[in-house]
Amino acid sequence: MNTMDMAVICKALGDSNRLQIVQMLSDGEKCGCKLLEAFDITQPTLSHHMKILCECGLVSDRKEGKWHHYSLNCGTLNGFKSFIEKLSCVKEGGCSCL
Amino acid sequence: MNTMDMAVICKALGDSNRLQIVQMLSDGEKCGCKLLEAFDITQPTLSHHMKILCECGLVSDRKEGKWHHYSLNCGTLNGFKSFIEKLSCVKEGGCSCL
DNA sequence: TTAATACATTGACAAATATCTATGTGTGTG
DNA sequence: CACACACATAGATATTTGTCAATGTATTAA
Repeated sequence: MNTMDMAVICKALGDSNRLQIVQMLSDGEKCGCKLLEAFDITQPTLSHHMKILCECGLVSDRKEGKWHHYSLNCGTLNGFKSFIEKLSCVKEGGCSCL
Repeated sequence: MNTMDMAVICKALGDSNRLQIVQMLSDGEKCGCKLLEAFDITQPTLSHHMKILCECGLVSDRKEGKWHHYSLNCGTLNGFKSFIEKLSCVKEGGCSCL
């Protein structure tokens, strides 16, 4: 996963509804209808958000009968965590501007 | 910092130019003109991106003469890291859909 | 088969965004 | 003072985005 992939993930998380969805999934797998109950948006809008979260690889979709069970994708999430963890604020490089 | 603040940070990182800027700052403080050299964008566009990064708290601006020295803000970065780190993909909650 | 539920797709639209050109504001230098 | 450099602001524009209403598809239940 390169920087571009990470930017796509960040963009996916850059909407408060989607970030809250991810937080809910962090607490365990949820189906779409349960997610829908938690937000003041219409079903097509939720579907749109889930598509974005799935397409960036952060969320997985397990279909079972009528229901779609959504959960966080460990591979992508761990890759993203690792990327963020590597960001550092301690180096004092000192830019030689001129 | 609440979920809304985190979404604003994610949105700021959701542009590949800005994410690359943050990666450069992770390597140490940089001035605007050095950053500008590294990207194929105009100076006003860089200024726009730096404003977004500063406004979400992720980047600090230290002015020194003509130059603006940009660096990652430890408080915000660590808060963000902590938030991302808490996301979990292991819980198998099992949604009781109906 | 008919109806209900869960979710996706389409099309529309207002708002936000990334980018540019042109111009303004400080700051240092000759 | 005049000029160059570093950066910000203003205005314009094409693109992207979040949202909705309407409709389609698949699955289960009656």
